[in-house]
Amino acid sequence: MSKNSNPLKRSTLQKTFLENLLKDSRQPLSASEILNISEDRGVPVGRVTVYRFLKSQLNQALLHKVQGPQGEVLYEWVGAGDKHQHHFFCRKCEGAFPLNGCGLKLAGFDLPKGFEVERHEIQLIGLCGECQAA
Amino acid sequence: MSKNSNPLKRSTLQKTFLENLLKDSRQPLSASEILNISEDRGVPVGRVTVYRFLKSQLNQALLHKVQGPQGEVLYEWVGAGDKHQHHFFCRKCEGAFPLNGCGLKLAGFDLPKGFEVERHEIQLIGLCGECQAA
DNA sequence: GTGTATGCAAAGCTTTTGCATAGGT
DNA sequence: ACCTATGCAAAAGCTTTGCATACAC
Repeated sequence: MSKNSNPLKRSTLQKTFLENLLKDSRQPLSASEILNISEDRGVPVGRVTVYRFLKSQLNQALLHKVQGPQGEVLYEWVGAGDKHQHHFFCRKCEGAFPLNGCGLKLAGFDLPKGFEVERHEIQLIGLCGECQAA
Repeated sequence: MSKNSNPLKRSTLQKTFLENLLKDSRQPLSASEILNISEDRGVPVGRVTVYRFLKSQLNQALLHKVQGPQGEVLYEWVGAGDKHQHHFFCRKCEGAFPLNGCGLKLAGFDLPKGFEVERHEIQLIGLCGECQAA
């Protein structure tokens, strides 16, 4: 399928940095944000390397693509564990806030016969505390 | 903000067609799909017009951007009514299936104080009945 | 007739690919 | 030394913008 879907075989500064960056971020990040942060921290990571890393991790399902409130593509670390995480997006300040818990009740859907749900995504959109108060 | 966020002032073949197309589709569509369908039906709609129409409707909140299972940007008509609709995406045949009902229970989230949810998106991903059986 | 909506061409982004080189093992 | 991972440059999408024309009113 893709040339870069294979597992990573060598440990490099770039991969280690990118993996930690995504793991430690409590927010999903866009490719450009990742690039900017890398530059800010003085880590030499090229645009291409970021995209290759993201694709490779996506193919191993260690990463999720999620959609921001304006439709931007964001990447979110999910790791090996099965715990999933959802986010609240503020439409005013455009912040993404991680949420604890999950409000999905599959029974609420009228799911056609034979359909099997493997995973799900939920995005809540509205106003965060600060923007609400302002 | 944008030059084309203003309401549509004149009724044209293109806008009427696009609006009906989206209203009648039970699936969210991508910009390219819209273009292809228009061409198939012999309706003269340019690429630019499609994008301008989508943007205009998005700004009036008559349309939603939603994310397909591979991260594609899809557009879904929501109309003036408040009824919302979620979808099941089959990861094998890549079909999008509209779902009845909504399994969201806000109480399941540990929502920070002062946060107000205005809308939400849910995507279920898995195998549809046919792909499951195959 | 007036002025909005359209379409083309071109620009702007984001993401991918080809190829040579650096660097991990 | 071998061969993967990186980075540049360029290509390939997708989406937006500038400008002249068509067409709804």
